[in-house]
Amino acid sequence: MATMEDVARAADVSLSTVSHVLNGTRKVSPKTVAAVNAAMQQIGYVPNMLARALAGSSSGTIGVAISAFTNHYFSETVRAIEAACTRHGLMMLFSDTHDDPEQELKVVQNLHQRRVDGIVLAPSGDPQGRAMAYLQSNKIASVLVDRMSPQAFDQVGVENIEATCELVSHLITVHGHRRIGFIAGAPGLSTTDERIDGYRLALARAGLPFDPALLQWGHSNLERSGAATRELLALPVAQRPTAIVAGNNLMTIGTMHALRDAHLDVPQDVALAGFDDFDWADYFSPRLTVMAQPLEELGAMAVDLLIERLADPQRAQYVQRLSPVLRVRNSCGCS
Amino acid sequence: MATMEDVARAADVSLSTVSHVLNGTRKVSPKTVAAVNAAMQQIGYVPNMLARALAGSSSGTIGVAISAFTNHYFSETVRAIEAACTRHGLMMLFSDTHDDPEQELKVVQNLHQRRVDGIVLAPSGDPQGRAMAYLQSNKIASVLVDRMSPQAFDQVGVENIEATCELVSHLITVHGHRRIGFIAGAPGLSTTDERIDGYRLALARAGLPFDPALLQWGHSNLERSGAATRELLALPVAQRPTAIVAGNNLMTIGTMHALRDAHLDVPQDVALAGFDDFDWADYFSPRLTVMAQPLEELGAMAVDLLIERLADPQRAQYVQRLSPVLRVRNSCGCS
DNA sequence: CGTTAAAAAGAAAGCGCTTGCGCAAGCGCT
DNA sequence: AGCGCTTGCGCAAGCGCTTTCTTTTTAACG
Repeated sequence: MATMEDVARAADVSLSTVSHVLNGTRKVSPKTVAAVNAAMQQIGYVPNMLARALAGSSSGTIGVAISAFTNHYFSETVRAIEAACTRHGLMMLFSDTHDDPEQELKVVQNLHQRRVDGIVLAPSGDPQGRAMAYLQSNKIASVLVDRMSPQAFDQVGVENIEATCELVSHLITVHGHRRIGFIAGAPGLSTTDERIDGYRLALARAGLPFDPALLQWGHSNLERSGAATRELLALPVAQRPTAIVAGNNLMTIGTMHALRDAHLDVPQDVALAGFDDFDWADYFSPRLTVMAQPLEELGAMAVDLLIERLADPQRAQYVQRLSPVLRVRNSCGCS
Repeated sequence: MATMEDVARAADVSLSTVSHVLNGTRKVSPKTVAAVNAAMQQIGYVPNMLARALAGSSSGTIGVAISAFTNHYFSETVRAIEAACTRHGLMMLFSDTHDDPEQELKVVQNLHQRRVDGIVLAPSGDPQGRAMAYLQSNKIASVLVDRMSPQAFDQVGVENIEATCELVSHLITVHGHRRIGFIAGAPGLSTTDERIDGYRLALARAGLPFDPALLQWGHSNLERSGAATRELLALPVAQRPTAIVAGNNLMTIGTMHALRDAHLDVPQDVALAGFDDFDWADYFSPRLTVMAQPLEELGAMAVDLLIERLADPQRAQYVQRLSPVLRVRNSCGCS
């Protein structure tokens, strides 16, 4: 395969001149530029980014460690990140963490070995935070996405508390529900905690009591949220919720499924609303009322933060919360 | 950052010994191995894959050029490919083609510059096939996925003709439909053509005439398939379809939406079935009857083919068709 | 013209690794 | 003791670039 040296030879200039033409690193006379370009064309030269990265400093690549596997929501985020990368002329090295601490650490190490310029990580719920520790001790430029951490990291997530509160409040104030069930996500995730807080905040604001029986754990997945819903439905009639809010998209589906299995009509018998919008929430029947996260911005901002940090490693940490937006459709009982 | 040389110094051995210990490239005495490992541990050495790739031959990275943006179906495929990569200790460099020939070429060139070991490509419908030409003229190991090509490439896709035929036949033989509309995908894609062939094959087998008016173009997207459906519904009653088959998941949704807007009940008024299963097809109401593609296998096989080709560049091209499976649910009129 | 400063281009030292070549030591054997 | 082997390892030449330092060329001016 043709190298820069071949080009240099063909254009009858030095290797370094070719490099400078390619990178615009220094002034080269128009005549020489033309000659070099012609030679490249003619030889069919393809730059070797590996060598470039080795000799220079940046690899033009960023690593993404996210569990797209467990949730579509993350697929979207990854997509948004990829788009942002492309806009910035970067490439994305993606590897799935499966939300598993072990795997997460491996992925991060792998990315580091490949000398990515920086890493976008959606931390798994690792109690030991090994991946994050690795990032810090190796001084790897990185940004946390979705799940927030008290650690000193650049981070971008969404505002969960007020958002969940708004979602729950909609059910309370607009539709008059007073017993609202909440299906919570996987323990250990900041998003899970925050959304529970939001749920309780809404109750408090409406002067409603918090009934522990109405808070069930859906563990962020479809099956277990179905089970959680059944728990809710098994409550004595007087205690049973008239509306349910699910902590993420998967759990919204799981809940709806369980409701249908119980031959309950949504929103007639039980109203439903969930966190996370997804492509087809609008096509379900009933159409799902959800709190939609600004995924595109999330991804774009993650990449932006990373790039800024790369530019200035000393810069103070930046933690950003984006605001989700309520998409009112029918499952809550509206029109 | 610590290099191999630092390790060598610390372990008091030569650079090459460290390399060999790391790669198991040649016999090294247990004592030396221990010393080297200890040194690595102590120094906190992280191998530099870039240098490794430059000096050696493989980068341990494969490129994926697919339009995950346009269709969820591809997100799944990408996910499957990533999983397969991980299994093989590879990393995936992913970039979206947006099904745009221009972008597709750029992406492929980019991946090549980064010296990926091979490329998995879902070709866009480029009439000039520039990306594919590039791959061939640069002798880049690659495998085509989903969309097939007459060109000499390793390829893996699904069997579309018989599968579509089966889907349509289900409507004909099980439910007795005789006027079946078909919403076709984007022109220029092999999958689109094949599925149309499958549709016609089913008609032929059942001795039903092919009515051009019943074949509408949904262009593989949601909006235009809605329009296509409206065309179908606008036909004179006697000619109007009693069942509709959509050529992919997006079009299935678009069709269903249009049907609902027209206040038509599925499957009462019009039966519906589509190509591609998707996460939530089972949760729609009615539950969607679809032809599901074996995405996991598709991704795994793509990577396998690529690895085999890497191992033996001379090996004959291998073209594989996987069989989709019919998932009968309710939208077709069943139970 | 001669001098000098600015502009253009070349030489070469790495970047961190792999790998072919070859040396030295230790073994069993005659 | 001397021979040929095996075993274990070091040396050094790259891999294809970037970048600093120099050298050469050109232009400018008195």
